[in-house]
Amino acid sequence: MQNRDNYFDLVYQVVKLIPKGRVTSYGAIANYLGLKSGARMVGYAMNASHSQPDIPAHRVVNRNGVLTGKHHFPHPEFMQQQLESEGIKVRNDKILEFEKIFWDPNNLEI
DNA sequence: CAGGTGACCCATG
DNA sequence: ACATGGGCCACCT
Repeated sequence: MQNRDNYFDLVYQVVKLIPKGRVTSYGAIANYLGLKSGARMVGYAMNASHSQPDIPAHRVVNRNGVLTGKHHFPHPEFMQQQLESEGIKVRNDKILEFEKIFWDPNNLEI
């Protein structure tokens, strides 16, 4: 299942599994899926997520907890607004308590 | 066909 | 602690 067409869906499935009020990173998804392509392809897949509904892309941030992809949303503030709507605090385009609300797909203890 | 780009990450100076 | 460079690979021009 190394079809690129499939890995897009795989990323979508993982992103859909992100619990509300939690966030994850591109690298974590790449690691969970075993994508040697690295985290970059995960971000690339997210870029195509506009075609798929129910993709909480706002719950996916980089390893720094920074909203790197906020510019790709309908509005730059949309991503932060969605995060705050779920109880996630964002300050200066960075998620507060990032380690606390971080959700690792490979370590589902919740 | 070749070069450039990218919602990233890691190692090194 | 900050700055820089390299690596990774799919997609676009």
